[in-house]
Order: sequence, then C-alpha cells, then structure tokens
Amino acid sequence: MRKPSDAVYNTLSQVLLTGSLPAGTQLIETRVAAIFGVSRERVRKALHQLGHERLLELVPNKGAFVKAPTLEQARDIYEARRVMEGGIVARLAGRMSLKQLKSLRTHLAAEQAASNKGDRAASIRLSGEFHLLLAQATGSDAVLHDLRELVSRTSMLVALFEESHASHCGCAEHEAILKQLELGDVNGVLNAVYAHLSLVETRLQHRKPAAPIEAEDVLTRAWESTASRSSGD
Amino acid sequence: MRKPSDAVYNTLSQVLLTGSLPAGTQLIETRVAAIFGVSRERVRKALHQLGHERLLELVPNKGAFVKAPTLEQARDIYEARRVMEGGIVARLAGRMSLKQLKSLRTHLAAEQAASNKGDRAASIRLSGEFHLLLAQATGSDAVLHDLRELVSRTSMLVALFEESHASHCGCAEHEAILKQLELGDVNGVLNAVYAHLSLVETRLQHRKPAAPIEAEDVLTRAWESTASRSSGD
DNA sequence: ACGTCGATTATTGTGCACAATATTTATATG
DNA sequence: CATATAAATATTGTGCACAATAATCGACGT
Repeated sequence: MRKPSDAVYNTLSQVLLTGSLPAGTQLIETRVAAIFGVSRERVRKALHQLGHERLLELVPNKGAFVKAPTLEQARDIYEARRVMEGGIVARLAGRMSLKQLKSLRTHLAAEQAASNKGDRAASIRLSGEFHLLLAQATGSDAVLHDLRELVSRTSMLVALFEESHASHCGCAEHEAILKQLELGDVNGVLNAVYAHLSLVETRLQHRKPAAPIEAEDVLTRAWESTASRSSGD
Repeated sequence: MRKPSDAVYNTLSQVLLTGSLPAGTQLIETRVAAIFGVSRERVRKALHQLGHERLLELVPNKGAFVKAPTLEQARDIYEARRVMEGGIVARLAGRMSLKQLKSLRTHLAAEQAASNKGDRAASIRLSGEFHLLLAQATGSDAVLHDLRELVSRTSMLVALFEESHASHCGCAEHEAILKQLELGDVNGVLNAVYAHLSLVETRLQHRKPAAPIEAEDVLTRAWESTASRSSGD
C-alpha cells in the first residue's frame, strides 16, 4: 500500500494472502512477537491494520484470527468484482483514448507471451495487473484503490478454495473484453466481464480442511523469507 | 463502522464529515486528549483509524492533518461513484425482485414526503440512503462497504465545497433511476446515474477558505454534543 | 460421575514514561 | 540586517508494566 515499511505487516500479509495458515488460527501477539523478534506493540499494530483490511477477523478482547471465508463470502467478493469491474468498463466503453487502448494491447501481448512460454508466475501476475490497469484507466485513484483491495481478497480466496494455484485468467477472455472496449459496446463489454469473472468463480470449490502444519513454522519460514528482501514486492 | 464504541472516533468523524474544521489543521494528540478528557493513546488510535479511512492525512513523525481535498480529488471521488454506482445499477437492471423494487419505491415515497414537508435534514439523510439501498440490493456486503466509504467522503466534499448544505439529491433524478431499473434498460439506467451524479458534482465550487474559528472550540462543542447521545447514529 | 462454581493462567487492552524526530526560537557572525 | 547554526521546545513513536477480560483447570457438592 502506501508506506507500511513494516516488515511485520508485509510478512503477515504475505502469509495470509497465500493462505499458508489454516482458517480460524489465532495469531497471538506475544507468540508472533517472539518468533519475529520484535516488540509486541509492533505486531499489535500490524494485526490491527490487517484486521481493518479484512484479512484478519478482529474480536475484541479475544484476539486476531485468520479469516475463514465461507464459499458464500467468496461469492460475495466475486459479485463485488462483477459490480465494480462492470462499472469500470461500462464507464470506459467508448471513452478511452488511443493511447490507453494501445497500452492495454501491449499488456495483453505480454500476457499471451508469458502464457505461451509457460511462465506461470508471470502469467498470474500479469493477469491480475490487467484488471488493475482497467481500473487505472478510469483516472480515479479511489476506484483503483478499491479494486486493488478486492483483488487482494480474491487472491486469498483462490489460495483457499482452488485446487491448483494455476488459475490465471484466460487470455482469450481478456482479449474479448478489450475488443468490446474498442468497439465501445457497453452491453457487450459488460457481458464479457461478467462471463470472465463468473468463469473464474466457478473454479472455486472446497478444498482439504487443513494441512497439519505448525503455525509457528509457517511464520518463522515466512519471516526469514521476507526478511532477506527487505524491500517488499 | 462496525463497533468503534469509541466516542472519540465518533466525535472526530462527525467533525471531519461536517467540515467544521479548516483543511490542513493539525490534530495534536495531547491537545485533543486534553479537550476530550481522555488518554492520548485513545486519541491516537482514533486518529490512525481515521487516517486509514482517508479522512485524515497521516504524515509520519509529523502528525494528523485534516485532509484538504482539492477540486481535482473531488472529481476523483465523483468519478469513482459514477463507476461504482454505474456498476451497481448495470448489474441490477433486469435482475431485481419485485420485493426489492417495492422497497425502493417505498423509500422514494418517503423521500418525496420529506421533500414536500420541507424537512431538509430528513431529506438529505434519505437521499443518501437511497444510494446505499441500491448497493445493498446487489447482495454483496463488499459493495455496500465500499460505497458507504465513498458516500462518506462525498459528504465531506459537499461540506467543503458547497455553498449551502441544502444540496440533497433531487427526487426526480432518483425517480428516473428507479424507473429505468424497472424497465431493465442497462443503458438507460447508466445514463440516469451518470446524469444524476454529474449534476450533483457540478454544484461543487470553491468556498471561503476558512472561518476564523478556534479549532479547540469546535472540538469541545462537538464533544459535548456527541457525548450526550452516547450511541452514535 | 457430572455439573457448577471458584481460582489460576493466558491474552488482550491501556496508561505512562521515555526516546526519536521535527519545529521553533535564540544567537552569533559575515 | 540577513543568514546559518545551535539550543530549546513541541510533538509523535515505542517499549514496558500493569489492569481488564476471557479461557482453562481444579475442587467441591450433589
């Protein structure tokens, strides 16, 4: 986000987003502080921040628990994305500058290249960025901010509910969206977006309840992992 | 929001939203704490919360300042509302249950009644609620949450930029939106929403830089005002 | 043996004191 | 007199100790 500059926040955020921790796990301030070798207040602050960003469930006088999104809540998020991204493209259709369209085309080309090369990591990353680029094209920082939060939560969902993390958006679908955008067809682009997001959503399904992992191990590993590259991604 | 239960947060929030404080004013922790008669940490927490909600600008090692939205940023917010609310109604068009439509009609009637009676306060409140009802109709809590935040920021803007606070949305425009919604016409409802929000936006204009008020007075008054009705609205 | 109440422990919440940082004031010098 | 520099002041940031609250365990009575 803006300037967490806080390694604790970054690490915990990464852990949550990748779904490395079983849902419902309580993050105990003193424990985490001990593991990370920082003061409790530092952890406390990060925990509250993450709680406010809806990645943790914060229960007063009880503590911070990793949020266990039900499938119902997952549907909620995807519906929100349909609404918001639908709004974005509806607003964009017929209003985009040539430069913006060209920029999107370039990005899409990069996506396809990565997909063809079989570079899965890049493919996933670029797929996500496509949606954010759309948001950015509206010129509204607020829109970009909100969608970014939604995408964050989505990535948490796929970590929880999807069999293989392979799921990146299909290039063809992005292609379809872009084409409708160029045509300036509001209804067409809306349908393209709805279809795309719904398709991603249908891939969700309940997965194994949990791996019998030790929470402490996960945290230590994550800490050592993110501590080295002190500058977040 | 959910359960601040914190009177400090409520009071400050109200002060910010009503624009009772000149933009750029620094909220000094110890001062506010003294005025409110609470500990500094309490104030501190509230300040950070408000900062995260974009109502205050939080500068590290410098303090919390009431955000001074430029007209450009105001446009940003309104564009965000066009995008998001456009997305909402586009998604809703042709999908709403009779019950939902009826509920909206009822609300609109209440709006008109308040408008006819000249009850300005109720009129403003109901106008705002209309938009939130639309968001709620999507069934997505995330959508409702995001729009609520946007509406919050909007009310701050009208406090800052609008001559008279009289501006509530015109009932006729809401009526138009609802009608298009009943017809299920996507393009029609989009235009209605865009027109409505743009109309509200055009009323914005720079107002007097500031009343030469004492910040302390404003805070004391607000505190005493909200302290009595301990349950925030 | 089982449930209930009380004590112990664990965990979060808060106030306080001090450290770090920025801002202002005073001062000396060209 | 203007300006750079340093001391003084004001403000935010952080760790620590203790208070408040919830969870756990054990003892006691029925």
